[in-house]
Amino acid sequence: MANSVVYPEIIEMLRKHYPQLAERPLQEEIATHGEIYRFKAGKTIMDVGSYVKIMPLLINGSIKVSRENDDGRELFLYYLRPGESCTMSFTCCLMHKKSEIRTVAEDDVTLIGIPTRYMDEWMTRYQSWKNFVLTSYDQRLMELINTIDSIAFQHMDDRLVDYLQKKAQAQGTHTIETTHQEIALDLNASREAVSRLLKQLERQGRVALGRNRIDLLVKGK
DNA sequence: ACATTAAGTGATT
DNA sequence: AATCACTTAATGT
Repeated sequence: MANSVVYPEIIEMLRKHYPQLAERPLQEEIATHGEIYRFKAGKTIMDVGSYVKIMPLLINGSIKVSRENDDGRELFLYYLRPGESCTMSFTCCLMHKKSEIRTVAEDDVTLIGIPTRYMDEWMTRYQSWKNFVLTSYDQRLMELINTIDSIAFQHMDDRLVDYLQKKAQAQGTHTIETTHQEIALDLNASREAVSRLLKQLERQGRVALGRNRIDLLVKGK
């Protein structure tokens, strides 16, 4: 690789988005072994069943993480934002397991890919790396627990609002461009249910609806 | 103008 | 809340 060229660029990215990885030698290792990847919006980064060979450090854009079960039904899990990494990849590559999840670029994405063989080596060598891995592991676990009980205990309308807010946040906008059908797929619900709930939200003045677009109007938590 | 795709609605289970 | 069977509305060709 033309690593001499991207080296300073990677160091700069790390400083900006991963200040907690402050150890200089670690930064240098990431810069020498890591590679910059770019994905266009909508591109599938990792699909179910594929082997994970790099661990991503997200720099720009957001990544949608979802789970797909055996009959091909999909369920949205969470968004990954810059400064975050995919926890599933830790375990997946450490254990050489196939990916259980699918990740898709929500918008244009830039990330640093780290070959998996360095991951556990760095765990013992660099304190800040270990912290980073454990911290993001913990964060993701919490996130998952939230998702689980939102499915178990929340009603569809709350899940919908939640979903819309996360999606808007992930894209840094109040206008979401998507169809009711896609939302339904993500939430594992029927299209009609989504349409009806959205209508309700519109009547409550919380969203404005258009073809292929939903505007979020309020924020109050 | 016509076909296609997204969204809205009521009835049924 | 899912599914069906339409209807209505927006968009593309």
